[in-house]
Amino acid sequence: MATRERKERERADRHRRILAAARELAEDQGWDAVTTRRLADRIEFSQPVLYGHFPGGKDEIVAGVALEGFAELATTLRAAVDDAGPGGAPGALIAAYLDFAAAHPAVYTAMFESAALPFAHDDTPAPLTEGFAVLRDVLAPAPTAEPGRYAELAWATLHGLATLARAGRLPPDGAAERLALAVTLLAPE
Amino acid sequence: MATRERKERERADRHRRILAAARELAEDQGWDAVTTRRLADRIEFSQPVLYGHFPGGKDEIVAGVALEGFAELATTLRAAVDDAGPGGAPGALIAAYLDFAAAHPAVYTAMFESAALPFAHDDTPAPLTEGFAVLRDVLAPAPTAEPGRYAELAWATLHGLATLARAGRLPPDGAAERLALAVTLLAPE
DNA sequence: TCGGATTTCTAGCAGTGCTAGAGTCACGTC
DNA sequence: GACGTGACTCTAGCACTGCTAGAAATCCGA
Repeated sequence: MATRERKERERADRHRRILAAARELAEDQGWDAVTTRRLADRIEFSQPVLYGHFPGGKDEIVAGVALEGFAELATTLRAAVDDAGPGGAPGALIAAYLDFAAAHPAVYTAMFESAALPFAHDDTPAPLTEGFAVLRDVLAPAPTAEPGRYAELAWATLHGLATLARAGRLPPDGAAERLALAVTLLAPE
Repeated sequence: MATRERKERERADRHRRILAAARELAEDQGWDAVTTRRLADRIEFSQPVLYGHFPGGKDEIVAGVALEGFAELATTLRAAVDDAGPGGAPGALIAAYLDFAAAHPAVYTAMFESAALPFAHDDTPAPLTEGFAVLRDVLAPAPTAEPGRYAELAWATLHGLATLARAGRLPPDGAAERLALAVTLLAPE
């Protein structure tokens, strides 16, 4: 009776621990260091157990980390906007986005490079669209054009900044200046 | 005497063929399909020969493809700007950049994700800075701020658009609209 | 034609993702 | 309480990866 519940609890717990181990290992030593053997070691089970939780194998585990990342990003952005005054929302949003990417580079990588998540489709999971919704609400100005298109462009700018910065493609000392410039460009006046 | 020259020619040719094989295979079946064994097969030599040309192994081969890509991108951008009228240069530049990324996704990936090339440093190879120079010359408006910072931001926008589009993160039917919007945003009036 | 140097190949290492089949354990039933 | 059943986990192994040591072959100049 209660055994079934306990087992389900244990199973859910293990599921979380796999994702947490993958994320931790990736942030610590990069995604190359995330191997099924190491993950199995960390959760103290053998390799095949991973496939009971993620039939899609390693790719599905990375996608799981990415999905968590999207949810986290959405709440982070929402919180930043809510905390800022009405005028400061765009700036707070932009800063929060770039901060998130800089603080969790491995998760951000999983979100946009490794994972094959359904995007811009009807069956896109909710967490994947929420972050974008915040962007559209805060950054899209009324007169310009379709707010969706404008938000896509703003998102691309932020994503490009995050990606280039992480890859060491932009001089680090110009970060603050770029942030200010991004605000004036994406949220004028 | 002439033997030495012939050998050097053969060696240079093989060098090119390795890079060409890697690029072709990557564009055809993705970078995952680019293995040292398959490359050796294509050039009709054994694996260790690859390491005679690229001591750094696979990473150095990918970096080689990326370097070629940067040179190609720079000349493509320069040509697009030269062909356009003075007023149309920004639009032509932006379109050419996005076209390049869309036409050679694997090369573009190597340029910005796989390869560990020295960037934003003093010893950055010339091809890596040329493309950026074109961007700065054409897009940076005089009054705004430091032209370098502005060009970085513009580059980030283009890179973000290219990356998100390739990953299927942006609805494909909005591409033209996004292009127009990017032009008005990055090169106003 | 031969000695020596260079080039190239064969064979193998440690590590990867993933899986078949064996083994173990707890459960519900007699 | 003993037993068959089912779910679960592990061991062992596959085919593949990047890479390299040492053997083999090749070519050059004398």
